[in-house]
Parts: sequence; structure tokens; C-alpha cells
Amino acid sequence: MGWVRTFRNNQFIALNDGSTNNNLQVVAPLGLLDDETLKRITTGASLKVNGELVKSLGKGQSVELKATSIEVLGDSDAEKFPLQPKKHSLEFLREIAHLRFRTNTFGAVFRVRHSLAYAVHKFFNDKGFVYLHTPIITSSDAEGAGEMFRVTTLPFDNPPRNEDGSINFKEDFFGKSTNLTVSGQLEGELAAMAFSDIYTFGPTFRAENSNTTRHLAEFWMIEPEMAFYDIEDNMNLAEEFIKYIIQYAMDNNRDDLEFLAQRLADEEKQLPQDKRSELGLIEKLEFVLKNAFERITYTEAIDILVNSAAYKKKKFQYDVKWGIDLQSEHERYLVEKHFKKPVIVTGYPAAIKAFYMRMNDDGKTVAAMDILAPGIGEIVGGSQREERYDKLIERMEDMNIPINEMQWYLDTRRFGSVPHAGFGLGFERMVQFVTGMTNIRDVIPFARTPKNCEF
RNA sequence: UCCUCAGUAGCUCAGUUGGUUAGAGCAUCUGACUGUUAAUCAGAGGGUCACUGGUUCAAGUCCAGUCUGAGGAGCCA
Repeated sequence: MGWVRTFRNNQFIALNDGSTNNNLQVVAPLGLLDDETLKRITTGASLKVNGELVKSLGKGQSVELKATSIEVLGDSDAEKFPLQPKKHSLEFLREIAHLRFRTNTFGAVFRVRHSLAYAVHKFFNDKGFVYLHTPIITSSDAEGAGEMFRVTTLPFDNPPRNEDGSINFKEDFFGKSTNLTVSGQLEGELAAMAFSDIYTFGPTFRAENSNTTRHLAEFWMIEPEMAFYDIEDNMNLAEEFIKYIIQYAMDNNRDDLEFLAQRLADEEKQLPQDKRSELGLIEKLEFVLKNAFERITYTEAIDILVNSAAYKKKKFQYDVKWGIDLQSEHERYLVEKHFKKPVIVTGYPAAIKAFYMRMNDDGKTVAAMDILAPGIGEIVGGSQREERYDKLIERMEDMNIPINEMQWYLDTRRFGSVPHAGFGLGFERMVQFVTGMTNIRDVIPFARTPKNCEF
């Protein structure tokens, strides 16, 4: 059983059931089917075929199914079915995302995505981590990870108001203002203070008006949180984790990755020489598996940038000096030009990082780490958390975090606080990295981006 | 949100200096052929030129606005 990809010569049906990109060639002997049935075997139709698997007489395949009966399960009007046995643009396929699973490219992408998701659970389970389901709806607005989607049952045309005119959320469903989660980290920390090692893997929502090839309004994030880990342990785990799930896909999705590698190579033939990647997709993944990630401090990164030829020739649009947040162009230089492999940057200035990150002894930098990947940029953001109650309060005050609303979080530092660390990994960015797809909208089944919520 | 580019047949695109009935390849339909591999050959059908307004004797073409898409930036994962 499967769906028709092509039908040639009224005899040869390329049938696909989604398990692989390799089609089964079904041969319908002349005279087996009447004219009416033959006309119903169109691209996209679903068939149930019985027959004998025999050695193929043709060249394209080793075996084929010699049919003894063919039943059309579901017709597909050839005049209306939009997929053709030819190359379609990714932009067009995005508009028919409900059908694009039936193409070779998206078949491969989503089989790889599945494997990576499975590998995430396997990796953490094998290490004894507890999979924690953090809430999708939250009332916490303190994390500052981004703009949030409001969740409400209040009528938006005439909401209940307080005397001062502001909206009275006491009458809302939860009796307060609520939003979709932008991160499960804070809740994750609570659980890590009991289970030692936990991870989350779930949907995350950011209402940022970001229109790029690497941002989604709804995406999946993996956030492990480990008690008794310092920043070094954190980096080691993150590197091991990334390599593990890549290796899992290499071991279990070789055909699909080779197809995607070929697709990417064809795509890059259109580009000018200097924009093409030096390594093919498979070679890139093997290279990442074999080599240790480069580890540098933020201060070293700034030095490298300031001493680079690009900086001296004023190639950077943004100036480089200690204290700036690294711009995309700087990250790309470090990863793609200088080191040519994934880079972990640690020790960022406290002023540009979140309140929960642990202050280093120098009083200026925090124990943060970002993992930068070629072609994608930041794929992991993490840190050792500030476990010292007084220092945490100090930081929260400095950054205007509403301390009163965060008492539940501060309890972890009051009752048996321990050094701990964790990180967040954007799952779609990981899928992009492994599949070589350049647009993040093509590695999630139904992308949610500004001005787009189809299906 | 900002910058740049784009929107013409189901898809990918061409359309000259503003000038007659807007073209091609693929797909579809009809027929031929029958061991094909994105089959091949012959023929046919298929258009709100994104939308709104403007300039002009005349707009797919020029101008303005809007919408949508792509690439880059910012924000970030």
C-alpha cells in the first residue's frame, strides 16, 4: 500500500509509503487492468497492490512487485493535485505544507527530525535524567526571554476594567494575567533541586516580530538542568549531547542524509564560489563528530576579532570592543572563518546576560556559555546558575526583576541550594544543522511565523 | 520593526523604448507507442499580469499606497 509518485507507460507505478525515499516499482502487466482503472492511477492516488516480488528486468531497481491485483483506495484528481514529478521551489511547497510530506526532500527532513527527537529522549534517559513537563501557560513574566503571547478568556472588545482604566485580570480565567511560556528553565530548576538531573522538551512561544531563516513564533526547545554541575560540566554535557544525536541520525538515517547532502550540493551549485560550503553535509557532520568544540572566553573572542584582518580592514558593520554583545557577523567570523568548527564562548559581561547567571569572581562576567554552529549561529545558550541567595537578590534588584512574584523561585536558594547549571537548545536549529535546510520554516511541519498561521 | 529584491498559466520563468489578440518549458487533457526510470512523440485546453488608486490617446510595463513572499539586520533558541 502507498501513494503513487509517477505512473509510466500505463505499466510502471512508482509507489511510496513514506518509510524511505526509495519507491517500490509496481509492474501492472498489460491487460490486468481495464481502461477505467488505469485512468485512476494518477500522481498522488493511494493504492493497494497484491503481487509477487521479483527480480527487476529494468535497471533502476533490484526488485519490483509484479502485480496480480491493484485496487485504488483513494483517487487523486490529476488536474488539481499540485505536486508533480519535478522539482518544486521550497517557497511553493511551504504554501502547501499539508502535502509537502509526500516529497522526497520533506520525507527525508521529517524522518531525520523524528530520529533526532527520539535520540534526545534516549540520550537523557540513558543518563538517568527525568523528563519534566513544564507548563505551557505561565503567569511568570520575569524571565525576559522575549515578547509573550497573552492567554485570556476575557472579551477583547469590552474587557472588565479597574477604576484607573487598566484591564482587570482578576476576572480572567486564571484570576491573573497569563501567557504562553517562553522557557521552562525556571520550573526546570525547581525540579532539578529534587531529581538532580532533569530535562524538558516541549513547545516554546515567542511573540517577537522576527522575520529570519532561523526564528519561529512556536518552536521546540530542549532544556536540561543539572544539580551539582558547574559551567565546565555543563559544556561537556552539551557537547556530548549534540554529538550523540548527530551520531544517532548518521547511524539510523544514512539514506535520507545522503539524499539531503545531494540536494544541498545541487542547491549550492547555483551560488557563487565564495558562498559555497567547503564541506558536503555528510563531511560536515563527520567533522563535527570527530573534533572537539573550540572553547574560548568572551574576552578572548573580542581579542581575536580586534586582531582580525576583517576588523583592521573595517569589514565589520558593528564596532568591536569589550562589553558589546557579539553580533551575527562576529559570531560568523569566529565560527566560519577563524576556527571553522563549533565554538563555545564563555564568560560574557554580566550586563548583557540574564539575572540568573552566576557571577564570576571578577565581578564583571558571568558563567554563561553559548555554542555557535557554522551556518546557524547560536544553537545553545546556557549558564551555571547563581545559587547564592544574596548575590541573586542583588542581581535581580539591579535588573528590576519583580522579586515579590519570584518567591517560589527564590525558595530553591533558601532550602538546600546547590551549584547547578543548564542550557537550552533550539530543536529546529539542530534539525537545520543536521539536514542542511537553510530556512527554519522547512524543518517544522507547520511553521508559525509573523503573518502566517496556516493549517 | 528596519534595509534590499520580488509577485505574469497549476509550477518554473521570458515579456524590448508604454503600442495589435500576453509567450515558452514542465504539468494537465486527447491520441500514438509499450521494459519505462522526471519515459518519448503529435495535438488541444489553460491568464482578474497580487490588490487599490493615479499618469497617459494607450499600462503586464511608469508613479503612489496596501498585501504577500524571499534574503539580510535587530531580538534570540
